[in-house]
Amino acid sequence: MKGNRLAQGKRKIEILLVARDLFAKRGFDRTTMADIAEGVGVVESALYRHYASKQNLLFEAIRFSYEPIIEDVEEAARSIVDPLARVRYAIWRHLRAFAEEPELCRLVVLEARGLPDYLQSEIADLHRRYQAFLLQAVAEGVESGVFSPDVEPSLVRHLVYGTTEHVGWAVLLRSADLDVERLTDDLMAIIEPGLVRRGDVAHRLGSEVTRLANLVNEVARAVNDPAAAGQ
Amino acid sequence: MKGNRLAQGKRKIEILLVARDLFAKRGFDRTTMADIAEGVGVVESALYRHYASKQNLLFEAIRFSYEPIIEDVEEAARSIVDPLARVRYAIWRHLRAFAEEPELCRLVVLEARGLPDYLQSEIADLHRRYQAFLLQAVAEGVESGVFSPDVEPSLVRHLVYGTTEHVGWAVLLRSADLDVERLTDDLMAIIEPGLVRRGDVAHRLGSEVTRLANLVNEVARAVNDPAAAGQ
Amino acid sequence: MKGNRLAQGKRKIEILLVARDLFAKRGFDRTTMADIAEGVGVVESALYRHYASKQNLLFEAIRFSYEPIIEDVEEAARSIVDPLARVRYAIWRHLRAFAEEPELCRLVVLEARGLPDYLQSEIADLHRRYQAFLLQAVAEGVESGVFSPDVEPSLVRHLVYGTTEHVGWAVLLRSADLDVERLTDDLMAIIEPGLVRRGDVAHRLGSEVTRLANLVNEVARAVNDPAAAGQ
Amino acid sequence: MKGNRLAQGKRKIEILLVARDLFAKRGFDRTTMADIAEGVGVVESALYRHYASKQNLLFEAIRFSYEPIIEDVEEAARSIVDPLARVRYAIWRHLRAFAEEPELCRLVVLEARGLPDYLQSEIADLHRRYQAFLLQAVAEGVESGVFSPDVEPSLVRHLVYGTTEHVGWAVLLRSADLDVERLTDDLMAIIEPGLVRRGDVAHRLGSEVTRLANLVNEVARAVNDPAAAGQ
DNA sequence: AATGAATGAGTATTCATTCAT
DNA sequence: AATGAATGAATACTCATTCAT
Repeated sequence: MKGNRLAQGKRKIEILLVARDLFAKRGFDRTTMADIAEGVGVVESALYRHYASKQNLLFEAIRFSYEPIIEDVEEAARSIVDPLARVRYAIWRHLRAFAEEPELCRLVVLEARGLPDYLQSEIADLHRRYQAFLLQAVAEGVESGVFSPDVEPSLVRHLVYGTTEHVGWAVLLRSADLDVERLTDDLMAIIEPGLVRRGDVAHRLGSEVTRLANLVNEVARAVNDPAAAGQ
Repeated sequence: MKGNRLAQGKRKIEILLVARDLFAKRGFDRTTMADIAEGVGVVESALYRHYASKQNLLFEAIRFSYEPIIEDVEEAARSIVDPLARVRYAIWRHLRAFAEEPELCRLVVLEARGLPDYLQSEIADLHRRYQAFLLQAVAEGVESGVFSPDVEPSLVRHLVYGTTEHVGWAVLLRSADLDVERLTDDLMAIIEPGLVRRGDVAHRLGSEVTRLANLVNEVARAVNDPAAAGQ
Repeated sequence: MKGNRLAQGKRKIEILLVARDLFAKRGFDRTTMADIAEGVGVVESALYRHYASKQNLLFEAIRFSYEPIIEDVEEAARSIVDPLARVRYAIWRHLRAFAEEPELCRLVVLEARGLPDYLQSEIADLHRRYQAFLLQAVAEGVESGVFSPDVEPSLVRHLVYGTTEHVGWAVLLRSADLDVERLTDDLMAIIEPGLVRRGDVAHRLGSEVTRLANLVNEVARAVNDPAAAGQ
Repeated sequence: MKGNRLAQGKRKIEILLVARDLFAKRGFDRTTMADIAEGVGVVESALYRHYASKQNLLFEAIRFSYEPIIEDVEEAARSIVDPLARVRYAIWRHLRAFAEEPELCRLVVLEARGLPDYLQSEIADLHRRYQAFLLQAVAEGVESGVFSPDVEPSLVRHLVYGTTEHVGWAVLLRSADLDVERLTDDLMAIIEPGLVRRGDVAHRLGSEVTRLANLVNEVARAVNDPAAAGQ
């Protein structure tokens, strides 16, 4: 009699946590139901009382960890308005996820995506919800004229998540630490100039310069030739 | 007598191609030696005459497709000198690889990296050789003053390969087509301003503004206080 | 549904018995897990619920049959004191084992000993425990002066077990019967004179002869030379 | 082109030697045709040009090494006449075989005997020829009155070969050295008194006693009846 | 006499899942 | 809610042997 009877729901979550850690550490295929059962302290068949199958367990384990993060992001979507700040948040949040929950990331990035019916799965839905924030941020940035009209939201999505995951993955493999703040700054420094409307940085400066130049010329003329001034 | 006896070396390559396609389509774990043998038209044990193990077959399959690409890239490294053109080439080449050999990419990106001893494997070596080109291009760009001194080569590497793989992967999953030229242009448009020395675009404008502003102040003072003017 | 669900522990022993018989009849290498499973009436994988591996099954099968015999012998060690009777018991017990459990003997003698790590295995330990009885019997016999001081316990061990196994083996191969009592007597008849102290048989006669010879000489002298007699 | 074409018959023997060593070292089942082929320096299929099957190769390998020894023994049978000396020779020769060719012994004792059709095989024939010498020696010893009439030749055979093999086996397992001369002496010391006619030890003493007793009687009579004395 | 490709029947072991208790 | 016995389909890998060249 290894595993005690647990209050309803508690055992279910316990299984989830163990499964998530093992899937993350060893991968889905290389984790057995026996491993999970042993980790929980029950026999294999007990798992099936709570989850219909190994796949189902994977889905639930991912959702369990993924949903809080998504809610995080969706809240941020409401409180941050500046498009550039939103992009920055997306990068920062994703890097932090890798830094804080590397297992979950490995799970989603490597395991879930390899599954045959990934695109139709709930996991893909969660993924879409999670990334929708950035897509919308870019779209709005373009619309409001802050971002260049040439910027394609989906490309920015690939850029942001592709880059952060590539970084995160490298860090995970080497089990090194991830300097979230610094990486966010560095990445923003590279892409910001390419995102914002040329006007917003150079153009605004440019037209201001023109205006000033004209003004200066005018003034200068007035000073030199008082008779002509004001006419 | 399913498979005819083949000339020396030919069967070996045939197995490689079948294995690569299956590994890519279904993943390493979900591909069995029986699948491969059936694909080739021989019995399982025949595979072992040519490859010592399933892992070995995976390694050889990857190398077989990867090495020509690497040689491609290494040749480009010699013929392209402009740092920006090199970055563009890295993006373009990687996207083309995804467009032309999606199986190989799935293999390397998803399967090989998940293997327990990936970092020590020859595949990781190939990977490093392949990416060395971009790392060096950025480093040289920074050194020669074309790129901003703040640009971190390894971050650019993550950016370029992370983004292109993220794009490629999405395209692969949807089995859609990949517009290599357009994506290359778009991505370059976003990152180029962030890579090249700030001075080249905004700094020049900035100093012009300062000059003008000083001029205006001077003029303004002269107008309001003619006595002080010229002093 | 080939095999009924059995009460706890019963199936485990059932497997043991089937495995032992098959290992004994066909040898370890020539017995497959499939054979054993079929003999039990379950599928192969069911065996692994009870035994970790084929080797483990062999070890347990041997121990299961061997241990009772060893306890038998160890009890005898306490109840028999005469060294010669102990040697006789060792022969008799070993021959009886061959007569009653030929499979076990084939197993231990032929299969287990051929295993690569035999000397370090528990089976070798059981073997040592089993033979310790005879080694000690001879050593004590020598010490107490009943056996000749030249008798080497380990040689007697080789002699007793080597001979009985050779006999047993021949009988096994021909599936003939083994006349335990007669063989014990015959073997004892050959080795007993060589074991016991020469004195116990010949010496006593020898000294009697000397005494008589001296007496005769004395008498003869007295007869021939009456004057010297009585001095 | 690994293996050169060898003069007829030479390759055949080369294979035999390699096979014998491998069978002996690793056992029949644990030696593969590939192992043997590699040892010889040819491919597996080349072995079949010389030997019909793996079993056949085992038989030939054993015979090849066994026959010279048998001829040795058969020559000894002609030159040694004393029964006791013959028994001693059998022990000594068998121990020497173990000391000099442990591989062959392992082969014959452990591998060949486990084969399903051992009794009908040529190897069993060789075995019988080899042991015939001792059987006959004992039979003749009994017949000529040197050995006790109770001595069973086949039991002596079991005793001699069983004991020597048991010794040899233990030595082989521990890869220790075998003191052939000493072991021969020690074993002979134990069994000789049991083999030779009791008379040769006790009977001689017995007849001496009888002679003395007669003498005493004679003397006694002479004393009592002086007139009859000396007649 | 030898090669190298190919076969087919194994071979122990794994594992998700089911089911009676 | 949990156990433990049992299943069956797989799974990578082995190996003696055959055959065309």
